[in-house]
Amino acid sequence: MLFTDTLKKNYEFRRLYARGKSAVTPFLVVYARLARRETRRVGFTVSNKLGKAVVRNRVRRRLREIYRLHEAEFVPGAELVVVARGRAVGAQYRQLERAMLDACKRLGVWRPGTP
RNA sequence: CAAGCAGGCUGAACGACCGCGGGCAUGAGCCGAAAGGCUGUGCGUGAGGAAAGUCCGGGCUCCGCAGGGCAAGGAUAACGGGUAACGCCCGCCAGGGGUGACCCUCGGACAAGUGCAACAGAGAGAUACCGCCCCGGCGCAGCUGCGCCCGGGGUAAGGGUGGAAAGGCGAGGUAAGAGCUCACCCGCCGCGUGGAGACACGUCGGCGCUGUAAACUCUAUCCGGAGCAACGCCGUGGAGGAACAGUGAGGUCGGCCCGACCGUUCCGGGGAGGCGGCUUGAGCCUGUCAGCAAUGGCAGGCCACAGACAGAUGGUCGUUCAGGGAUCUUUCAAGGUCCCGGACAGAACCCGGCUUACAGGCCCGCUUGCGUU
RNA sequence: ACCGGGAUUGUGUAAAGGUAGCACGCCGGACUCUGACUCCGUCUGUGAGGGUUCGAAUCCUUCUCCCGGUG
Repeated sequence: MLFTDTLKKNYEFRRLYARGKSAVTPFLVVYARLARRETRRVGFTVSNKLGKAVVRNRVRRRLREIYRLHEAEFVPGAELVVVARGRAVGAQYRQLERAMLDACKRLGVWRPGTP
């Protein structure tokens, strides 16, 4: 993913939970903040309460694919953490996409149509 | 043809666009003194039969340990073989089930000792409640019989209880009975024959012993502990130690002055982090030999058979192939159209098993029944 | 990765292999003009499958779910 790093360390996640703003939908929660840097950073969390390994992997792959297809429309310097909720397991791809973009728009990190 | 039994294999295919991890190459670009790194490009590659549960057994690494024995704790349990090893696998024995193919069984010892066996029942490792029989006493009738809220003794045949009542059944025997005796049968011990063995068969002899060890226990065999977050290497800062230097120089902040702050180098342990461990192995394929088989020997070939570390196979679709439903044509078979729609499930150090989950499809062998020749 | 604990009626909990109780609650009845309190009575259960045993909540085994610990 061009101009994007993944969040890896646990303290990076905890910093967003503590300092970032959040937006909630029935399918997922997005935490976000803006950093003074050119690259965007993103992390995905799928708890083991959501299901078995196959189910969790599928949810995470779809969330990552949604981000990848809309990557250029995100604000540079954004840091995101996307946390899947229980309803995301049986959701359609289009439902997840709409939920994630809507949450990011409310947080001001997504500007549609301005790559 | 129908019903069934057992074993093995497989785990939808092809394509379009956009993406991901690892490897190799690179006379491409950028960074770097270099080693190399990042990006790009090209080639090839990338989940399973259970990858799962983590229930056993190993490899590997570190810790402990002279060698041996005993105790504690844990595990296993007919017999023979296979294996690196196993609690696994194969064969076989015994018992049980099925017409049969075949299937099931935590299958040592209660005849070493201890414990437990509720309720019911007279009595649960022995017992005398009813009953039966004998003797005595009393009463009635009369030379023997009948009766008793009577006493003493014998008995385990009959009654009923129980999961289980002390071998079974028949005959003899007896006052009534009893393996008390005998024939047949059953079980255990011993002996003989066969077998590698568990065992099987025979019976001359002895004995008749309840069940329970997934109760304590006994017998035989095995087991040091921990786990790749093991372990090894590198290791900014901070803290510690040593050596050296000492009021001027140097460094940081700052456009500059003023001003403010700061000793330098080395050492060992090592938190964060990084790298290795990491994928070639009790390996896979083919043939052949030994064996009923599990499996093993030999010969040839192969490296295609993942190596991530917030963790790579996805997203959006199309066509076909299975499958299901509705409807139409039709006597049925079969065909057309539309819709739905793809089992269980995702490697995390690696192997051998076990257990559990699973839509379907295919192959081989066998049994029983029916029909035809 | 390694390792514990647990599951009993709607809830909380007992039960040495031998009839599964107790408290609260629910429901019904009594008391009351009605309700509350009180009293009486009833219903409801061993997480699932298999095994050992004459007999299993208890013993053995395979699963399911929940809670927790260490690094």
